[in-house]
Amino acid sequence: MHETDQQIRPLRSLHSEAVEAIAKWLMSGRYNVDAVLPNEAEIGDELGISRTVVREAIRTLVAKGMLQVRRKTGTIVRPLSDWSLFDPEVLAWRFRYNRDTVFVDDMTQFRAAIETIAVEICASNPNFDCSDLYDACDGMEAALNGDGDWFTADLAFHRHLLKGTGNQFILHMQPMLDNFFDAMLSPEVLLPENMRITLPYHRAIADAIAAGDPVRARQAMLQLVQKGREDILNRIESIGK
Amino acid sequence: MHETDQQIRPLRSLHSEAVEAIAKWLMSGRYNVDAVLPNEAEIGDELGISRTVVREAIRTLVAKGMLQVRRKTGTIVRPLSDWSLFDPEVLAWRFRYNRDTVFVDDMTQFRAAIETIAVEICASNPNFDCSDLYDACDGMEAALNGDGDWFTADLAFHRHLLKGTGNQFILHMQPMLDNFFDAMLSPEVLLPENMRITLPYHRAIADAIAAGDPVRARQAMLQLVQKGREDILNRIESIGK
DNA sequence: CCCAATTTGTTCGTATGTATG
DNA sequence: GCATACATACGAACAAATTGG
Repeated sequence: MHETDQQIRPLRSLHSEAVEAIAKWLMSGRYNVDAVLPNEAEIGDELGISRTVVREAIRTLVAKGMLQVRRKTGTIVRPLSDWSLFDPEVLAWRFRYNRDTVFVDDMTQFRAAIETIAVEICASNPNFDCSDLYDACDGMEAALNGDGDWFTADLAFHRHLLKGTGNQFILHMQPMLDNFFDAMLSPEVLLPENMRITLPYHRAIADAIAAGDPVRARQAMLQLVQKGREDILNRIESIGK
Repeated sequence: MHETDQQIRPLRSLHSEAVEAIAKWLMSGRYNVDAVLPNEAEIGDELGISRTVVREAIRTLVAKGMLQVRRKTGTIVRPLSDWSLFDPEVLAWRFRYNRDTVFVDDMTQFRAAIETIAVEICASNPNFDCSDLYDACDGMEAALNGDGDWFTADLAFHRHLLKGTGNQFILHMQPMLDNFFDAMLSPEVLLPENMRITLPYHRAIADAIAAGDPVRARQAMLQLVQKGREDILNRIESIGK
């Protein structure tokens, strides 16, 4: 039986609740790599769900590379390197429950690399439409003047870059970009002075792409990325961790 | 009931067989994007398995972003953009059942980008150990002289580069690299003359990294990548597809 | 080598919930 | 509001594989 304290409506299925609960166990370190989870019946008892639901939840996490099941042995926690690191759920869980320094550093470096590549590809593509890019820049400028949201316009700019590559693997980085922006562009980093500095960088990127100059586009993106990295470092330093 | 013609032993579980079967449906185009699969009972009948196994298989594919389940409506096929494109199984399925041109092109471009980034990072890391790289080069040279396997040494070289970055997201590209090498470095491409040309490129990369010169390392990798791209194009042209 | 215990694998029957028309 | 067609969820039972004595 399922007992919820306030069951106005079952907002989410037992399945997703179970997946979330077990995922949280892994994030929180209750079970580390190579650790063996309780057997299916025991997990069911703890979560107050049937064995069927437990099994399906485990299948979900196995599919994401987080768990492995062996007969007789039970369910084992896989190392982080086997997880589906670009999976939207995995990303969200890590941001929410286990946002360590290495995770943030690696992602900062990686997304910088991807975006650098993206502008090169966009600039090399004669069919690329820059108008969305300039629209986003205008949106940022408007936000500086108190009209509209900077975050939205900034994110739109970077999304257009990924889309512009037309490469399915680069496009696949979108959830990562979204999570990154959402988590990293907090008010402490998004100071008006920072915005005023990065806006021309954004425009320089758009101009270089419009001119079909991959080298200049790449250099402009490197500047933007460098600035963003500094801001994050300053922020971490000022906050203390 | 499960009926196998030659069941010496149950090589694989019903679960993985069901996952594979349904995945193949999607790869082969039997069900396209937004198509609705038969209901659980019907799938079970067709595959000769119980509804429980069907449900667990579907959970696995939902976790990989390939399917979506809605009450009353049933099971729907998700667009390719939602699939876990770096998942080892998804990669293997696509290579095996649905290796279209766009897939290969996008991957060629993407892996080139990743490896270019990787050498830059390795060259910028003073602690990076180049000996593995040179060992791999020696292995390639030995293979040219009939001693050992070129493929193994070549793959080892590129694996070391990914590892050398120490970045979890770049390291996560390893399954993609493995599949790519396995599928693309077929005997038609791996002509001795091609090997003789690329060996010095590999050495140039190793030298640049050893010298701690990211710019030179990047340029050397671009040369190697360019050469590899030409070989694949020539091969496709000569084969006709 | 076999036996026994443990755990997942698999099936079936039944009941509930929920969106659609 | 009602019937329908699905997925959702439960519980009991047995099969199969692996481990350790």
